[in-house]
Amino acid sequence: MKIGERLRRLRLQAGLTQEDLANRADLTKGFISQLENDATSPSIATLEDILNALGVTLGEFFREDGDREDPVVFRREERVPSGESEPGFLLSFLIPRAHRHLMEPVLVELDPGASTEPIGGHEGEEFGFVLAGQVDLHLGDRVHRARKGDCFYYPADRRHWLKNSGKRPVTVLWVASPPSF
Amino acid sequence: MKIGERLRRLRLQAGLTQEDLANRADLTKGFISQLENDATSPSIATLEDILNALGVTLGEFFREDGDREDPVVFRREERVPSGESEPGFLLSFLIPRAHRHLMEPVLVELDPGASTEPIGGHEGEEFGFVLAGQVDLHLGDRVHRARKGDCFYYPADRRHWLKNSGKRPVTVLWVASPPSF
DNA sequence: ACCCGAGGTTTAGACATTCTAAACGTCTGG
DNA sequence: CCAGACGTTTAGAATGTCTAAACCTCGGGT
Repeated sequence: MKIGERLRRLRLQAGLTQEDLANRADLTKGFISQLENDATSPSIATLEDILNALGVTLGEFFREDGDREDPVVFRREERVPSGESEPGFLLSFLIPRAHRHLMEPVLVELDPGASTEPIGGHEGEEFGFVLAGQVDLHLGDRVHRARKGDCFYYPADRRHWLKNSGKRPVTVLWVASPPSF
Repeated sequence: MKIGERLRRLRLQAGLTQEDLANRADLTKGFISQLENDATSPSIATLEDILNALGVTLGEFFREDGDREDPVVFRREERVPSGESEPGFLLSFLIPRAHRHLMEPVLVELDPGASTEPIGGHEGEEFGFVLAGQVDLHLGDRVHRARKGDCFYYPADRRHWLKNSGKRPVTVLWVASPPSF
């Protein structure tokens, strides 16, 4: 773990000198120098102090590129199972009496412009896989666009719904665990 | 910073004893105990070793609720060629580190004639959806043929595997709850 | 040229902490 | 009741953090 370079960048971004930072974090400037050159390594408590002085959390500091969701697109061919058109969207419950099971898989079909009803606040997690089309997943106050072959996964306690943002019908395979019905 | 409780939970989730973890991380069980009871605090290097042994990154470990990094993942795949010598089938784990979630979605691709390794006997239930091709689901001593758009659902305690019975590659979206890894 | 101050580096070493080793609890199954 | 698995506690060593202070290096002013 080489954290020196990262610390230095953060300090410079904050427009501080090593001494400034040392004072704020109750350390010595020499020690800051050692840290930035990886000549030593801070204790967790000290690192916390330093990051505190820089307005950064441990979680942010250790967030790696791997954690960043760098999208890698993959495409796959599929077919849309039949469905009759309703005012906007159609739910097909794939498994009978799924509420007695651990998972509830549903096939969601949305006409262009249509949305599912917002739900949220219940226990569990949900998984989705886009079979066709392009859909916007609204999750809390954020929106994620997913295309054919994309998938998503999130805790079900946050308010969420799907909206067909494209011009063609969209089909999503949606799995909730545990079933919320 | 009280990390003991979090460490303990991670260890138990991984199904390890303190001694197991100590061995993996090249430490002593006594020390693990101290950590879990917040009687001491690890160096960063040591914490890294421990988390490594648990399959968790520092970023994840320190991720606070406040950071609330969306657990949503788009277009992410980790392709894990299963049996090395075994030609023919490919598992793509759609959600990173899904073993910490309630469901484990996997994309299974089978070349013509290929089979997955038989598994069974574990807790939970499994759900599958055929995205392309035609596949035989072997479940106990019975075989069910599923085509594009078909789905299946069964308890995971029975021995089961998939075999591509067609002449074209097959793709199946497979979801296990709870994850069996 | 010189000095000066700001920013940074290096050093030796005091001290605090991590971490080990081993003994000691506390369960549970046989 | 014993044996073994699992966890806790303890004393102490080894390690590494962190301080204090001296030491660079660069620029600008006079």
